[in-house]
Amino acid sequence: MESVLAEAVALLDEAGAAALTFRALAQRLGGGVASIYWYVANKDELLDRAADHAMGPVLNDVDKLPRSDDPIDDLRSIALTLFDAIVQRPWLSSYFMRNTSIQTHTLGLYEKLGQQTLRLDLTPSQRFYAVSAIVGVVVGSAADLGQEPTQDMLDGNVDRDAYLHRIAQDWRDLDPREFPFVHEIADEFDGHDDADQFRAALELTLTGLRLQAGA
Amino acid sequence: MESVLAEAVALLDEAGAAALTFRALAQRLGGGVASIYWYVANKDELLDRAADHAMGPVLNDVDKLPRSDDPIDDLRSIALTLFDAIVQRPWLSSYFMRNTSIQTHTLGLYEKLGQQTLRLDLTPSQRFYAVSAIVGVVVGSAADLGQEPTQDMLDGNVDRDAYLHRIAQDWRDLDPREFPFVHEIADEFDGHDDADQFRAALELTLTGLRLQAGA
DNA sequence: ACCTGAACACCGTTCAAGT
DNA sequence: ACCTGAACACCGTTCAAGT
Repeated sequence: MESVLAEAVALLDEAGAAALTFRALAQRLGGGVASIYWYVANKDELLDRAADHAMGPVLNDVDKLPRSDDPIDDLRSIALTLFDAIVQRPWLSSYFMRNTSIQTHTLGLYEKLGQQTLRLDLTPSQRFYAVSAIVGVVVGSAADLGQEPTQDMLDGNVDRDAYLHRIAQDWRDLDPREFPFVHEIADEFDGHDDADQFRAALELTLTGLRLQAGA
Repeated sequence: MESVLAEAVALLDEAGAAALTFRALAQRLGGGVASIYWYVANKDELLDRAADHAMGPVLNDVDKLPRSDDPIDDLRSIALTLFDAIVQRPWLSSYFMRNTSIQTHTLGLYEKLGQQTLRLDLTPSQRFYAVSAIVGVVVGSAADLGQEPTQDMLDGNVDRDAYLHRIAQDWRDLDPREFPFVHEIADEFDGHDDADQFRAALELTLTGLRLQAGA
């Protein structure tokens, strides 16, 4: 079981989500395709478990994070750690932190986030929404990362800067009276840093939360 | 082309993302499988275009939204309209508002959101991040919706309440000293409304934005 | 309890050929 | 410009049979 998940993660790291097939995995394990079905009911569960396997070290990193006396600061640190995990493993984006019945590390991460909200003056309902919101920011940014041409970039066909530049140029070519906003932010989009974008979104949510908690 | 997308959307509406195959689509169009490749380069593009096709009416709905004198209120209205679109078409979640080169309606929706930020006292960079953050909240919530057992629910195997209840019960069975947060919010999770969860997350972001704009 | 080979019922994509 | 049939190279999943 352990080695099945380890090889699955290795395969995903090396060549992305499309590379994880039962046949490729079986070959790496030196066995038959059907063997994998003894450990896992179907491909969805395989991906859920592989994603959670990759989250083990992340939960560890979060545990080692220094705890400050501002719970909002701690929420920020945890969220940034989660974001880093996705940057390093883009294939996580689709199976990231869903299905807490199977993903035990994910449940642990919810708990870590939630414990910070316990230090804030909020109702249980507000705490539930707060953690959902923060995870939502991470997942939303992950989806944004996944939308960039990661595969083409791995293949060396396109580099990210050229890709962003091409889109920004399309935007600049639009009628500025019909698209005043897109026009205004074309320069911002061109060469933007995903991490900055994530941090900005996270900051808005954390500010809202701080205000709600009166902290 | 128009009818290809219309039938693709119909197929997606009737039976979900897994049902959209080139063979099923060709059969509905009364033609051969390969014909579709004249309109579309591959399946990814088909899904991108189908999603954008479904976004046409949404852009229209947004256009008809009454404009208030508070841009934050208008951002909220637009975001809620986007959320509604995903609730009605869960298959949108994976291809929702990505790839503005192909999805022209998506670009229009970015523009609508962005125009509201033009009414706020923000830098271009802040405006870019603000719209990303709002779209992120919608996409993050969409991912959350998609994680629930939609297919099983369509098949009538599981109903949502029973599903949530089962998870909440798992949470209540955990050691409350190791999982104080998960324990605290089990009741909130049980039977929670996705729309409430979305609105709460959106509100945190909008509050943060209002503060940033000094409005 | 764990693994296998071989088959089944699908996929997306291509291509030479048609009108 | 638009469409086709037929093939290619894959998939996930099942199952009877093995140890």
